[in-house]
Amino acid sequence: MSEATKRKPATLSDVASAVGVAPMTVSRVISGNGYVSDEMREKVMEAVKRLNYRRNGVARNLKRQKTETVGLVIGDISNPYSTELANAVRESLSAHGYNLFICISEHSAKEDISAFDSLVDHNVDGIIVATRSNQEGNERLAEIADSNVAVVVVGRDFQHPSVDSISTDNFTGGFEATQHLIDLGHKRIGFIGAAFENRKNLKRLQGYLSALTKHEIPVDERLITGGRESLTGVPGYSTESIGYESMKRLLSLPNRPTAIFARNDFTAVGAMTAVNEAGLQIPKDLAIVGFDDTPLALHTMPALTTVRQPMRIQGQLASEMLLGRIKSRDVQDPIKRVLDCELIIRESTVTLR
Amino acid sequence: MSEATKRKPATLSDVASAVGVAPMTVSRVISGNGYVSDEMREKVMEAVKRLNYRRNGVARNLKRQKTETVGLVIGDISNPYSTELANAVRESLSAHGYNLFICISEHSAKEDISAFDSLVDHNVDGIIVATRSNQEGNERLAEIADSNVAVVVVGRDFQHPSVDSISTDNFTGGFEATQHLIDLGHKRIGFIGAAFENRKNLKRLQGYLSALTKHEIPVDERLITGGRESLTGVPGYSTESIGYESMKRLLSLPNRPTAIFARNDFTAVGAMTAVNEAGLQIPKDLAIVGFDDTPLALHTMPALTTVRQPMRIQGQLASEMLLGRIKSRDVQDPIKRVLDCELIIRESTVTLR
DNA sequence: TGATATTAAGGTAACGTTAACACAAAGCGT
DNA sequence: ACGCTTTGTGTTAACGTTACCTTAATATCA
Repeated sequence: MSEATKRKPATLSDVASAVGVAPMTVSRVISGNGYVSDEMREKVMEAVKRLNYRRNGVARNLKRQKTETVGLVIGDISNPYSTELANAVRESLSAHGYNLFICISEHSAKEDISAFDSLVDHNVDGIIVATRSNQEGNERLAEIADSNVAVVVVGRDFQHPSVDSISTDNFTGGFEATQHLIDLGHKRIGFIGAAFENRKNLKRLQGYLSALTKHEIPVDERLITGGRESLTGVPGYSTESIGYESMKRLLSLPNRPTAIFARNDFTAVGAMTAVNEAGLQIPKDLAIVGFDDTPLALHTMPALTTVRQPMRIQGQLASEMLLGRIKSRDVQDPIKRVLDCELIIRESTVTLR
Repeated sequence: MSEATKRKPATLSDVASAVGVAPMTVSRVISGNGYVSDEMREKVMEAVKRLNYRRNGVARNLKRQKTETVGLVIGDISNPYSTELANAVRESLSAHGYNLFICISEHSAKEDISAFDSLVDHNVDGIIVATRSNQEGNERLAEIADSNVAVVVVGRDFQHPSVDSISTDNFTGGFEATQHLIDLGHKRIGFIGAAFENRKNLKRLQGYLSALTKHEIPVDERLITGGRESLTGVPGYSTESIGYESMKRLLSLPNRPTAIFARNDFTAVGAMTAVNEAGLQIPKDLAIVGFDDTPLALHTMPALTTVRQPMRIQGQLASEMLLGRIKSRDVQDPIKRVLDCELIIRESTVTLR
């Protein structure tokens, strides 16, 4: 009972011949450009409804040489940090009549490239890239930026004469988080979420190292621990489990740390679980600082001290910069904006009151 | 110092005339269809590289009348539940050579429709919809399904002769969660995350109500509380803050509940915070069940009893059903798959060991 | 050796839309 | 009544690609 094939959708010309006018007239009714008499508009609209006509966006985009669509490439989609960015970008773009397509690239340079390509294939007018930087991805991105596509990167290292960049000062964020722990008197401070070898790619870890060095606290590599992503050279997404496992490792050291700076809030939460299981008190026996200020951070026990990034603002700025580049085809020097992070002190580092 | 305008990207014809051959030959090299001599292939590839040529996907899609791209519309992107679905869909599609574009529609029917339209405008071959059901959105979706676009819905009510549907049994999930609390001897069981008036749209709440009724526990509407989304009729996304506020409200009742079924894990975490602040012990003084089994649930204190949905499987099934519809243009009767949820018992309801 | 595949190209015509131009009729100020 | 703008419609030619058809040279087989 199911042999019928779906009919092909009606085209502009179908509507035109149904009404008995030129396709151009229908086009004018649909797009709202140019003069059409009210009478004609009504006749056309009637036929449009009757034939269930929908404009073919692909043909339209081909002709107009623009799509009014922007792509956003994010990794680590589970992180509310990415979500908030995506939402801010979407709101900002939609206020300007632009659509947003999101591509996820969670694991590799290959996925980055495939996301870029699929967006370029659809002739997006611009791309916002917020994945972690990597060699091959950057090469492909440079080619794209060289062509007609506007590119803005968020929180990602990338140098190109026509690519704007916006990021938060993760280095200082990491520095201040660590500084905060040092100020509280801690000397043995662990870092959870990435291996020491990844420090070149991770500003937060660099900030941590720099703070220690500044206060002449020797860096102990055994206190720096993360997942097994060191293989790729790209520090991957860091989860609760990694935090949990890493913390257990650190707690088993002969001379365990008295404080932890975790690479993000998820890692921090995992670490807290391990600390609790070990029967230790936070912050009395062990202080913890996270990063990102996810909604969750307010609801851990105790509430998590963390570093907040202004994601909403980053999203807005990124969209505006991108639209600026899309609208003016002139080559302009790249803009680099670095926003400040903010240390939010809660009860996982100090006992309030 | 920035007056130059970006040059237009090279086209197939540009490459063709650079090499001195017909465009068709270049097309064959690029697409890999048809016969091309090795010598010619090399010459063309050289020119392709030299001119930085990239195939124009829009033109290609127009000609081929397909895009090998699928759209996924999700709300509630912050929920790992959505993330896992998105990842499963992406992996499954990419194994078949299809691209995925994700649209977020977090708030309203209007955003649903705008997401659908922007996908249809780009001639995606199919759409997977995983937002909450709503009247206007459904109407637009029906039009789309009537036309040439394959549609599959996930966890969403929608009836259409050519739309497959896949969901988990949220009703039974809610029922079993509540049953579990009843089995533990609880009589006053609260529901957090939606208002009583929203029960028509929320299977989890229906399951809760049904379990109470079955065990002849009277439904007390004061124990059912959520955000302020009742205005729209569509239960919105439920956050930690809503859980926190709602729990505080319930705790202030003269005859407070001894157990809570929370609409999702986030809400449950918020509720836990309020319980802790009130100086009550979980599960001794108050038991809590969540929903979704987010990674977080393992790391709350105590670990959260919750209901797991097989998101990965849903994503795979959805992709496969969609590809099936895309590949066979025949109209076939709709498939409805309902998967089981699984109650994961942890320490927020029972003291283990 | 002739008949038939196979390989290697080129030519033409769309896919469905809209920009640009052309043309005619109506409004309108002086 | 004259030019000048506004309004309403049609015609043409792309946008960049590929499906389909044609041509021709070479390879393969009975």
